[in-house]
Amino acid sequence: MTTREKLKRMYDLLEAAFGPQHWWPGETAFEVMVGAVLTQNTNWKNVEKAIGNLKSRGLLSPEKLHAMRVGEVASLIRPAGYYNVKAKRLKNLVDWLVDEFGGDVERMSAAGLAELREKLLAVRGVGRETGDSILLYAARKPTFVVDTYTYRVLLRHALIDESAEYDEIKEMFESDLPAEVELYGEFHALLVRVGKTYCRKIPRCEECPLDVTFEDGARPVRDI
DNA sequence: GACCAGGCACATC
DNA sequence: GATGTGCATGGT
Repeated sequence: MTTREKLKRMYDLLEAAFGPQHWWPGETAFEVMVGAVLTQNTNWKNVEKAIGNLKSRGLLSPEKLHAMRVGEVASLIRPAGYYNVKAKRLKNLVDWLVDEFGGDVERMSAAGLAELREKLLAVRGVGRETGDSILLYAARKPTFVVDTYTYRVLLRHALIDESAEYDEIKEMFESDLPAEVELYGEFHALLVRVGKTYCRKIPRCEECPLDVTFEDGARPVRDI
């Protein structure tokens, strides 16, 4: 089986097992951007609480956040953890959005993928995963998102080795799949879903819908 | 009480 | 370029 065939098979099995994931959770593209920063190394449930704090006070907008002090933001996003760091990162992102695009996510999304990615990654606090999440799920650009779950699932199925890096993994998906926003978004969401549930400990891994996918694929030899 | 969760920047070598 | 460290809450 080629890598391309394995990825296709993986997608088909995940889709059959779990169905549409309706990602990214969030009512607006701006909320997606905020969530992308707040979920860094953090459980999504905690992020929901933090976003809820902003939303219930009517502060979940570029204009409102732009006008707030970092300290105020920090106190509201506490449940998301790393709140001092994330308050700065969120402000950096919002200030950038206001400066570059007048706080208009639609205008931001009109920019070209390569150019926009470069600009996003220049914002302090926006790394590759956060940037790609914003590009894919907020700006609707066909760019693949790699996260710890992606890494784990691929490692489990011997599509990468332990030393594989972000860009290498991203490139693997993008060179083997058609550049479609819906496909990329759904695939990534499904990888998170399966990774969360089955991919951590060997006993669960063996119940995974992907476990029998590849005749030449590695069975797990240890916990990740 | 330990471990984990949809990273990132920065220091140091 | 590779490796180590700080950041923090809330659920299991």
